[in-house]
Amino acid sequence: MIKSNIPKEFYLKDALTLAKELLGKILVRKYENEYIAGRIVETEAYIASIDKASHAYGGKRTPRVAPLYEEGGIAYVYFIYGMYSCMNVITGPKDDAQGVLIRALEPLEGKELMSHLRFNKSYSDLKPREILNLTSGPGKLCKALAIDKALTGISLYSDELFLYDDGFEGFNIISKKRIGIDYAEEAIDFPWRFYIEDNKYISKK
DNA sequence: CTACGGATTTTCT
DNA sequence: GAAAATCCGTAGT
Repeated sequence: MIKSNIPKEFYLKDALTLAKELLGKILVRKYENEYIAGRIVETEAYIASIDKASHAYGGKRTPRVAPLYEEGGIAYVYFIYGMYSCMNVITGPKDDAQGVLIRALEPLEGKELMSHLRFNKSYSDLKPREILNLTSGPGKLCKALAIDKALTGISLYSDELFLYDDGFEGFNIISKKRIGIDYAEEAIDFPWRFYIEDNKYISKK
């Protein structure tokens, strides 16, 4: 039985700070009484007050985006492109819509279960390409960890989904433009995507 | 290896 | 009715 060792204050900072500080932390999912875990290696920050790429830009409030307005420390999970789910870690104070999209993980535990959830076959039958594709994207990692919109709004101190800090450090952080936000005008150019240099599981260099 | 287009359905207008 | 914080297979280099 493990649980989160991250203090609540961690989540009350702004999303740009959290996007960097979340790198290296471990995302843990308990599913059907088994643990699936991966190290966060790529993130993107979204800050509604100044960011046309945010789902809550302009103060937009719809049922889907409601979790964005909550106090930091919960998950925001949405369904996109008719097929995929993506997960944010919500940050900052209540009514200030900020979040960090988890874009890629390095698989650590529960690889067999991940493999079945992603490709419906055993980890030992995966091709090298498939191993790298297990969690190297926001939609991929949600499928590998059985995360969907049923979990939106869930506490990151819950049994089912939480973060853990194992002290991993000493990596370089690269920042780049975010991906898939061609509609966001000047925000397209914000360097708000962060990843661990040279990690094999990032979605894109 | 890169480039491109199609898939598929929720969500909000 | 249109768009979407993506992914994958196929074709070409």
